[in-house]
Amino acid sequence: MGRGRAPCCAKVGLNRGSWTPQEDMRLMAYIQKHGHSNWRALPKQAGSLAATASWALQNAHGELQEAGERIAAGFVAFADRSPLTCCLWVGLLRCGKSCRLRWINYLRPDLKRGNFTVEEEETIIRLHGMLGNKWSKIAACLPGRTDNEIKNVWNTNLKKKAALREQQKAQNDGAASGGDAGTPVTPSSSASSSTTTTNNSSGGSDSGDQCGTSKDPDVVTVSPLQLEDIDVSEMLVDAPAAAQPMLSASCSSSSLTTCAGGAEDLIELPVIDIEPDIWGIIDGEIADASGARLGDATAPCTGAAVSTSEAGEAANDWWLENLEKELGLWGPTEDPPAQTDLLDHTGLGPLGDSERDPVSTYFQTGPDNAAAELLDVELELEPSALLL
DNA sequence: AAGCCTTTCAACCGCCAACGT
DNA sequence: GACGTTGGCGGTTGAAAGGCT
Repeated sequence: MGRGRAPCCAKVGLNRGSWTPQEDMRLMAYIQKHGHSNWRALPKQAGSLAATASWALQNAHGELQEAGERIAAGFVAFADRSPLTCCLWVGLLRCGKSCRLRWINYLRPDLKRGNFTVEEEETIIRLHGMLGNKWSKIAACLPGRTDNEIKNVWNTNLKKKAALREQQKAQNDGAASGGDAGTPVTPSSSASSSTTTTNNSSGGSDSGDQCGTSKDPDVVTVSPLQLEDIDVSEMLVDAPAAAQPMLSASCSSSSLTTCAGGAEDLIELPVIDIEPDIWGIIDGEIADASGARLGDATAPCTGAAVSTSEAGEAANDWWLENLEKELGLWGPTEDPPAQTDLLDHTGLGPLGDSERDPVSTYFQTGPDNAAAELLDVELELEPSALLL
């Protein structure tokens, strides 16, 4: 079976590394508007977005033009190479894989934030004993937690905790059986014995072995210590129905696209009203850097420049409007009072710095609260808006 | 205060299987 | 059936944060 590999982002000149709040905002806005059901469909919108890049090339100067050139180059790559896995959204030069990961691991509104509870940790330890490094399956049992998060917490905390537990178990067993259960277990020496006897629970070097054993879903060595009331065989069946008992609360990252009946899977998102100013803010670096030059540029809609600052604002507005149209987000902002209310609702006041930007607000408030507070304004989802 | 070490975790890499043509 | 594309997954990495000396 062919397994073509998606080209590396770097090969197409896409962004890598940490996501900026601006990028988060764009991704959230996009998904809010269009959903995340089909990552592969996103590149198909390149044709529409290309218009903006074209405009940027023709009308912008300086850094803005550079951004346009980068975007345009991306579209050229698209045109020449067939649909890749790239999501070349305006100003969001990330590959689809990166977007998906960011969304699943960080931006999803149903994610829990904060430390793991004791119950969650116990669940992870128990499930890891049964399933090994099947992080996505473990995550399916912990609503609001991602496989990546669980993997991290296991490697940093729980692995040690589980190892310690194994030691204690071994000690207890040794004492109960008259002390002949292997070598006398001391806290310092038990680590090796525990890792060798329980290949699927918590050994420091278990990841490789785990991976090897878990390759075969039919072979699951369950540690007696952790054999409890969960039916592992059900969890090892990929059929969503089998996992339903464990997944009743919500979809995990791994099941995000397969659960809840499919139906395009437009999960409930906090409706965040994207006002033009926000785009201005998130484009701050570009606007700041090129605003003056934009004033000199004759943006199509602005006509004659009045003053440098005013013309710069007008040109920037035009640019932002164009951007939003391309993203399907644009609509005449006829209700600024509602948006003001929105901000007042959250007690944030005017947006202006990173602590008050929508992304920060989103997480400070918490997904659920944010959803409740931000749901005042309905944003229509119009698939037809994809093609402008 | 400065430098070093450790911990944490977001992001990337590469493989695999499912899917589409 | 062959092949390319895509999404998902687990392992790994490296930057940032925090702690220690």
